[in-house]
Amino acid sequence: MTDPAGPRATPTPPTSAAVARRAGVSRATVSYVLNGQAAGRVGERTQAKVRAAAEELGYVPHAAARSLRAGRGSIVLLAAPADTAPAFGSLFTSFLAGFQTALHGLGYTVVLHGAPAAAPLAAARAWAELRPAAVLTLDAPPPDAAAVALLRRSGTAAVLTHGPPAAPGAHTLLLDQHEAGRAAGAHLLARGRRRIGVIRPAEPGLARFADPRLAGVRSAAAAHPDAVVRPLDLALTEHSAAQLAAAWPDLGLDAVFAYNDEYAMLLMRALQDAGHALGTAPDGIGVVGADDLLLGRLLRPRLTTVRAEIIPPERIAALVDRLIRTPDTAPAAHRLGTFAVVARDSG
Amino acid sequence: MTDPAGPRATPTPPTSAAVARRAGVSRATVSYVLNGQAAGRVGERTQAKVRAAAEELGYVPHAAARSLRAGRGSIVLLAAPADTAPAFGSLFTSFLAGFQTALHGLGYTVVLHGAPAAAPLAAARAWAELRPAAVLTLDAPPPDAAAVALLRRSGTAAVLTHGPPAAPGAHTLLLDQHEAGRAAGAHLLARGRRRIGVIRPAEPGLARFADPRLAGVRSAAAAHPDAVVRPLDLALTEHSAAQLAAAWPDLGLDAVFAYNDEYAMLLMRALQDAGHALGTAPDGIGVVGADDLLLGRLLRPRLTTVRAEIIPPERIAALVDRLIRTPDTAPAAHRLGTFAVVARDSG
DNA sequence: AAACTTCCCTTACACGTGTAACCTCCGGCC
DNA sequence: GGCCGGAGGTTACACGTGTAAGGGAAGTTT
Repeated sequence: MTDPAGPRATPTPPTSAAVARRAGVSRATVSYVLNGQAAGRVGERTQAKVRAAAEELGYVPHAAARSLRAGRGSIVLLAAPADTAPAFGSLFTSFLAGFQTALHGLGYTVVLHGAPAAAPLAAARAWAELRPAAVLTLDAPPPDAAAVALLRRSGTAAVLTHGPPAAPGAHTLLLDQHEAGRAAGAHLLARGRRRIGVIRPAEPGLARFADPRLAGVRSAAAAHPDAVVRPLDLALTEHSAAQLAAAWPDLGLDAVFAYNDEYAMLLMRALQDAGHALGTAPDGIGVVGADDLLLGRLLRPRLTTVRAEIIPPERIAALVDRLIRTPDTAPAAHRLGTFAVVARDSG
Repeated sequence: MTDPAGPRATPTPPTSAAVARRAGVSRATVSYVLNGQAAGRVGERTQAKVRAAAEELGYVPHAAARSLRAGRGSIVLLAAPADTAPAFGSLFTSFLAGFQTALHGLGYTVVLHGAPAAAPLAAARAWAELRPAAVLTLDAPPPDAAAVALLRRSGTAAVLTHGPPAAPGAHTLLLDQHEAGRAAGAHLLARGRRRIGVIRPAEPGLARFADPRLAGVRSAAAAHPDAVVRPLDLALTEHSAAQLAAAWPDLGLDAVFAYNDEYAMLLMRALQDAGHALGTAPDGIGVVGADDLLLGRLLRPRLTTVRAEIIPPERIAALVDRLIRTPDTAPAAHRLGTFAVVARDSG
């Protein structure tokens, strides 16, 4: 095939064969040169010719063909269904950005796969098509044993789930929500509060975080025989908050752990509007949030909050990389971080 | 290390050849059956045997091999550098989730590629390796003409950038920030404000949104000869806000467009702490935010805000799909949405 | 009975890449 | 002169898949 004189766009992307033709060498030589394996095999002049030809043609290797040949894929699949991402909130966004960048630095490609929650096995099959080196799922429900087995059999080196260990064969990334509740509860109890409400968000998908937090508050309260812990339902709307505030006097509570700072802010506003005092004021209701958002510092009283000290995304990326390189590592739980109370004025 | 009870990685994942052997047929037959092309070619009994064998082996097709053979890839690459995602905030997260789900429904795979901002051409090369059907970049600076040409030549059917049209050959997704500023400015002017400050966030990456918004306020002010528009620098910290509030009396302003609701809340708190009145109070400073977050409704005075009415992610996904199917569509700008003022009490 | 059709399945090639193994000069050494 | 060895390449195969083309046997038409 001789090309006409005009510099028209090539209909098919340039391949390494095209580069080879143009440089007047074999395709193998092109491969060696462009992958840095040319030392002692290919002369300087030839290398220069190859590089020039590749540059002129705008050659870019074909990742699929490459990883097909190599046998090992280099993609890390992050499975987070559409309704999970908002639940994680801004923490998720910043984590995602850092994690993605770190993995990219290690040579991996991050693929988002927010399938609408399907049967675990069907989801696993869809993931396995990409032959990912690792699958990291923030999904609920987590993949079951059959799903993990399918992934492992199809070559996935590491399967990581989030939350309490679920499927055998899968590693676990653990951010112990129980501890968040325990820390908040202990803090309120230490300040003399004894009748504690715990917000359970109405939003779907948050229950698996909220329930262990509630249990954590209960376990903190176990040390105080006169302590009472009571779950409270709340949706992230003004209406829902107003309802809860209106019912407040009947609840007989003196403090509340508000799940996170946004719910806390919503609730504080509603309680204030209903005429209740907050924080250290006389008869003030104690409020503890979570996540340590900037807005919490702007509220009055300033919001006491439980902050997650998450290990940096680079370290999680390094962990994933390690698990990929040693595929037979026995499954274990890895702590993602710890919780600490940031004491301010609201509780 | 004890051997885990869970399944171990099989040395070689099952291929269609393995299925063929097990079913006692040729590999081609397997392919036809599993891809639904078996009507009239393969007998019912044979089909059943093939499906059973595939099921027993846990066979999953190899996406890379498939798309290599098919020639056309099915991935949509979303290029958003790490420092961009937080700038978009929660809007980005929810958009991302919806967009990803919609594209998945159309048969595409979304790959996140948050490369650290490199030279446009180098970034384009990295993207091209994946042979994406489409590249959608939220990056700054956007890919230049050479980068777009490289992508097109390597088979990318559609390149979409975000912001004002930049590179020839690329389609444009436009959310006219100028209009946001114009809407906010017009609103404040209609309420009698004449000396308007406009927050310019100190956070990197936001300038390309903030600058057109400032220009938009200016263009709204052009209709009022006595109007003054003044840019104000502000970082998202309490300290920065306190500084600005302290300097406020010297600025001689009666209103401020605060870039978004978070900056607005920060600034309102600082101004209140410095003893300034807000909103409709006597000598109250007018404040307009943007994004219409829940928190704005909880502030006192309630925050007036500029809301982006973004078209649903499904429609953007459909657009991308259409552009992929008709690769020679002339580049055009597509509006992502419009802005409207939600008038409350702060301005 | 020969030719044609239909059904069902197989053989053979292509996609783009990496790399082990081989091949060819060419100069040096016994 | 024959053997060795290294520098500088090339040939050949493998990865897993989709599909066009072929092919044989049984039934149907001429």
